[in-house]
Amino acid sequence: MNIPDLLQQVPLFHGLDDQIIDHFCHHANHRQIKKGSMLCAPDDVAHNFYIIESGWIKLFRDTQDGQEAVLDIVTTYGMFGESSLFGKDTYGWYAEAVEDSNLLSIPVNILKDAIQNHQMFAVNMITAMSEHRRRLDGEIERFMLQNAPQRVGCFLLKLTPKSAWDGDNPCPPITLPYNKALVANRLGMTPETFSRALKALKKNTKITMSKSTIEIEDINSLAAYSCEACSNFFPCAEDTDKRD
Amino acid sequence: MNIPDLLQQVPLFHGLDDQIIDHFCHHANHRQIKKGSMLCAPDDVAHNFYIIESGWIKLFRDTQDGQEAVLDIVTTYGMFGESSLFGKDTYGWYAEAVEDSNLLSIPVNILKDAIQNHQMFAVNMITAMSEHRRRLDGEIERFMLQNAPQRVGCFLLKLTPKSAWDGDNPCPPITLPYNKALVANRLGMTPETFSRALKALKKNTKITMSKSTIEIEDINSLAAYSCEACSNFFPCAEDTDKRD
DNA sequence: CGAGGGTTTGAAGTGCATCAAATAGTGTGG
DNA sequence: CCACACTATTTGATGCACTTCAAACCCTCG
Repeated sequence: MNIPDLLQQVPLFHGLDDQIIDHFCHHANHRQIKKGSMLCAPDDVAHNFYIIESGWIKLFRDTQDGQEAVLDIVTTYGMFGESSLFGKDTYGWYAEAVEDSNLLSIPVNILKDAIQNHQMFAVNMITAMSEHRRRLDGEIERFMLQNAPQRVGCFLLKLTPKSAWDGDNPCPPITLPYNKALVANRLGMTPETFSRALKALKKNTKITMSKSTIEIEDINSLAAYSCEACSNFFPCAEDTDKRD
Repeated sequence: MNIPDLLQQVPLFHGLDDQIIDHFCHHANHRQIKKGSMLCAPDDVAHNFYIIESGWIKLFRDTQDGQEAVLDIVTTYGMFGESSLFGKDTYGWYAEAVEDSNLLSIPVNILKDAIQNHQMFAVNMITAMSEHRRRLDGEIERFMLQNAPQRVGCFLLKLTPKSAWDGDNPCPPITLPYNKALVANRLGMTPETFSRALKALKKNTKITMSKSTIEIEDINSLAAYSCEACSNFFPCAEDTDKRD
């Protein structure tokens, strides 16, 4: 995909003058990265901001006793590195490709200048950060209150297309976007617990599955089960913006 | 405290022209609020942004099955409401005074205008949001990986003054800022677990306590115990900016 | 002194992690 | 196309961490 079209897909770049979009394009670089390779480490100074064209990027940290905290897993039209623009200038996590991926990189200096010289871009950035914060608030809430099967259910619900949200249209089969161990980690549980959580969902809600494909026969029953320990009914506000 | 002096204490307002500070002051209002009373609900449209002059404000949500998720507890020179400026315009949580508190309120429209017309303010806002995001990332990591005593230890460490951080100077007695049940909730555990976690800390690190006062005899032993399951040693980056 | 909230303690149960082993899937070279 | 190796996933058994429920204790304040 060419660069202007790609930027057009990312809310951060909506509604900007052609002139500044051109400027971004001029300084942007495509970057291919192979599965398993690392883009940055927590203490690296963030020289680049990234937009994902295709693939999956895992953002994570490792602890002193050797565990891993997966903070986010970003895919097409997602971005990362924007939180290192002002204030602390390190990334704060490792970024690792969990699939072969295509990224666009833009030097953070270009973004910094744009923020200082184009109100619209600054506003877009603040909007994006506000939305991200709402997502994180939701995540903290879920960690506080949901059990493992509910977190898995919530994760599945977020994979459903908007078209199925009213519950009238049937939900197409869901395919897990990456391997189960990674999903488990992202949800703060072990692969074993994840496996058993799926079984619990099969028992308690109307879903069926074979290998990595899950059929949600009744999205409402899944939502009733999963959102019970959450402050929002499905579809939650957090999801509403960003799909289909 | 008069309004300009208060704003001076909040990083969001650092380095701004007198003119715009005056403008903020002109539109700001003091507000007293009594313990137990509610400032806003999750679905309220955020007309005001708040800065805390004194007291403690609990930001929380309640779930369908009647539990509470305490997302933050804010005190002097802290602020809230800034994440509702652009994008979704509701607060997203209840704000309740857990002590008699004094706040300063500023209409969000004033802030919106300022962001659009003063780059410096926009940059400050982005900086503040970046820092908040780092804090939330840390919080998620801790929920994923730390057990209850470690989370409590981490909470205690954050209450220590900078002067004690090198471990040479003795640490003054720490007083819990609000009741234990609330601390427990904030850390995602029950009051019972919190109580037992403190006992575990007493057993495993060099701390002693009586009622709500805690003596940290050796800050390093507490840090070694608490930060083991964390990606950062104490003092963590998250804390470095914001005290003493 | 007695009432009531906050806090601690104890006993019992649940949920998740851990460890070990079985099974299913995937890719490789013969 | 099959045999093999290797990884991903599931299953089972056990233990620990945290919750729950109940009761005791404490502190403060009338």
